[in-house]
Amino acid sequence: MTDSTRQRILDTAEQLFADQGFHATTLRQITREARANLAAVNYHHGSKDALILAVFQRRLDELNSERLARLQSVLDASDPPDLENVLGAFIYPALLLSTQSAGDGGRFMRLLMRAWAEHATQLHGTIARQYSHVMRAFADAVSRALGTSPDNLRQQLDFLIGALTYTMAETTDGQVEETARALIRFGCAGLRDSALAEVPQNSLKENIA
Amino acid sequence: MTDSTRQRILDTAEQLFADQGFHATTLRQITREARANLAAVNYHHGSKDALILAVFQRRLDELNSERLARLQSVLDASDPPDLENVLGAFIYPALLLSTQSAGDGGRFMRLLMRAWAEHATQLHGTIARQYSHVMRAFADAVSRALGTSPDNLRQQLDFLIGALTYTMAETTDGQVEETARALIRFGCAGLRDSALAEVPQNSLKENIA
DNA sequence: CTAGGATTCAAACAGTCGTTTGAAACCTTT
DNA sequence: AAAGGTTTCAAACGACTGTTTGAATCCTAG
Repeated sequence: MTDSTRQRILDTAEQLFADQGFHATTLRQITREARANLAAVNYHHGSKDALILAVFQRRLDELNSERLARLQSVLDASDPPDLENVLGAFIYPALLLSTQSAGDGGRFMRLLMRAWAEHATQLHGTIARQYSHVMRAFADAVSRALGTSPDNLRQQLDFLIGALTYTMAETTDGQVEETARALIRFGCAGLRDSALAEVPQNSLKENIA
Repeated sequence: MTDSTRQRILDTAEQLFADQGFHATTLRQITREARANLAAVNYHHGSKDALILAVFQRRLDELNSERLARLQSVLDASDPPDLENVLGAFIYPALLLSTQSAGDGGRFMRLLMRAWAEHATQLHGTIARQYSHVMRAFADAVSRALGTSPDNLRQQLDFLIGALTYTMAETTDGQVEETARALIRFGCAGLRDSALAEVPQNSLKENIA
């Protein structure tokens, strides 16, 4: 492994970004804590912005592929897929990602919130592109579980994402398991009830045109 | 009005903070756009950090008092308060706050997310202190609407806050009204269903001890 | 009208930032 | 062992940051 410093930089950068924010975190701070030279970041990653992107790429790839794998096995289990399991496939990987990185629980979730809040053009675009995939797959799965059209579903899924991100950001200990169960229950009820609110006047809008 | 510049600084600072973040926004940028001298920020607000706090204080006071006022009238309307109305009292002021500041819709919500993500000790503490008030009042109201204990309710309310903040942050146009209605419906269903999940083994934990 | 506090202003302060550079050190391959 | 590419290192670069200062200006109260 030639790039042990490359990895070390990535790890400590993720930690510091989550704890202090992107702008507040210094390259000098990162390299000092990673026992690397100041120039190492520019040498291995090109620039600070590229480093930020790299930190996200690594975790989002991991998170989303895990989500899609779980979703697939849920879809294989039963043809009208079980709604609780679909939401579990979405929520659990996020929770596991938060806990497996040792120490602070909601670190990566805080990082996600940060990235989303920073609204940096490049970063936001990258994340959205990585997510559109997954979101469409889950929207389809949820709509089939509910027996409704996937059209007005993205909004409810956004509710779920917001709730997930927000609560995970400050879930510290082993209480994450319980939080996930509560969130799944909460989200399933919301989705099922919202599905009943369809049909009224939407028929002339999308079902025909 | 002696402090027209003080107000102008507050306004443009809020806008720039929301669009670019706290660290990324320069005092020179703020003062230039507010047609004020660079030293005006330090003169009127003391420091950049104090300015950030002032920006939040102003909006949070507005938001929370509006929420509590609406909650009171909901509580006056019927003794077991209506759950939909309770949630509406929580959600609508946030949405109105987002739209009334001209132009960009979710500006202040983005600001809130930012502040929350920045996790700055002082800022986070101030916001939490401002909210604990309101959260307790709404937790009580919701628990009475549901007929359950307010103990394990904070978690579900956090779900709601997360969903509200996340979706409002990118709700741009007049679609906020519809979003609010969908969110209320979503949240009510989640809360009602979660209320059914209580009672099992909690009796020996809090009800007696 | 004028004294005196409040406000604005241009200029400079010390400090930190991300990035670049060119030489040293390391490691593999011939 | 020598060559050549990869990685580390100390040092410096220019640019930008928040804050301070002291004089100029404004505004109001006596």
